[in-house]
Amino acid sequence: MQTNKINIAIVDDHTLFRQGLAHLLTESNEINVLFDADNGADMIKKLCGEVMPEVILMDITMPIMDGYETTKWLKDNHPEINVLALSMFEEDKPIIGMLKSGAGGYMLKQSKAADLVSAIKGIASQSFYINELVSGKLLRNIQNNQPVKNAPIGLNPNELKFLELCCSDLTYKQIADMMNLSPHTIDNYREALFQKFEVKSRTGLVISALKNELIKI
Amino acid sequence: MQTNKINIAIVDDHTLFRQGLAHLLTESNEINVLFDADNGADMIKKLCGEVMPEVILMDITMPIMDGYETTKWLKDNHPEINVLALSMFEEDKPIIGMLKSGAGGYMLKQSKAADLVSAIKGIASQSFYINELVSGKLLRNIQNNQPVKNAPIGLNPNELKFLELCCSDLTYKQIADMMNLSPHTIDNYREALFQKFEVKSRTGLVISALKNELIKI
DNA sequence: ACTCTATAGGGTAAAAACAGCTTTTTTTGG
DNA sequence: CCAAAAAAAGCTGTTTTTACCCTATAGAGT
Repeated sequence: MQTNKINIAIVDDHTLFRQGLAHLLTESNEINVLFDADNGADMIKKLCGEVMPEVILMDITMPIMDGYETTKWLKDNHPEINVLALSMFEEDKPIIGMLKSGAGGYMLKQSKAADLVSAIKGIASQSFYINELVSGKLLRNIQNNQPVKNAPIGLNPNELKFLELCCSDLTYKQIADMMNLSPHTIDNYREALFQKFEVKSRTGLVISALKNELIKI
Repeated sequence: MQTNKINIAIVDDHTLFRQGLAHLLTESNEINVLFDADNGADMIKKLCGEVMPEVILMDITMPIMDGYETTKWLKDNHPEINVLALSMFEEDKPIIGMLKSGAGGYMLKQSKAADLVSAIKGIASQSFYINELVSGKLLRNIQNNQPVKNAPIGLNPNELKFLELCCSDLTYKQIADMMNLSPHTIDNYREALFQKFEVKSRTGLVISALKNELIKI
């Protein structure tokens, strides 16, 4: 059968994963991978071709331009393109965050290839794909009606810098020196992030930030 | 050209990555993927076929049976099979550790597909594949002659359990309660792990353990 | 009997966590 | 343009947890 294939693109910073996925999906005969990109900025460069992808598979944590930002850019500049988020983790915040940024679905990288193909077909035809993972989060979000609790986490550049430096053996004093700020200011950042992530220790913060795909080690 | 293809197997717990890689390598026409497995135990089950892989691509951190253990098992039971370690991180300890366990090479998951194919061909013909990553570590290991410093890290079950519980918001007191041990014993574990990982803080320990692929979040 | 290891202990100094408040800078709306 | 408001940065504390000493005992194996 030779129906029209679905044109997609893949944005992920792990080359082997990205290219492997491209070949895997091409094999299905229903999907055509137009291009792949290393991060959001790379994707924008490659999006100038005459034929546009219908669906873009989007990693979240990436260097230079991450999944949240890239998805927002797509909604602003190419609202007809559907974004399917791909993540390693099933935390509330990145799921809600990617949906709010404009993604039409959210899949785990642990998924089976057949399920990913279904999701791509679903999102291409209906602009969204709601699996149990997403519907569960959405439902609980509505039931609990706790918009603050599951709000996606927004960090300013300094907080993000601090968070990255937290993933180390450095003391807060050393981090303060590196950021040319007073240890007291660093303590304010720490306090703010503890509240946003609902944690009580630096270790909890680091683990939570990793699971929420805000930083990478 | 229709020479004999190299038979390989892929052991990795991320389904999409594993299957994507399988298709990517099959495409090269020089490699035939016999099977793929979710972890070491799964691999052993699937290794009973009549035709054996010449090379096995091996992830390190996996549930049930990890890459170190699986590689050792292969060296004991099927020494003719070559293992190529695949990792996200280029830390000393997992590289030295996998080589000591019997791997013939070590590649980053960030590598390009062409380089991976070269490595597989190299390891199939010569039983090892030494790239700059590995040779650099080996050279420095010899030059510094610090066997202790770069020794692969071995943990007993209690230390590993403690390490996993460390990746959380729990205090050491709470961890002690959960493991039914005195806080002082927990402090001994902490001290031992700090030395093994050469760190000075719990956060440093957690990051180091993740980079050394001893735990997974 | 001796060594080795896992467990447990006491004590201390540093770092982290938490609270409440002031000053400076930036934003922004009249 | 100026002043109010908001945000960011900085300070003074206290309490809890962590990090790092050094010591002791019970059991396993030699």
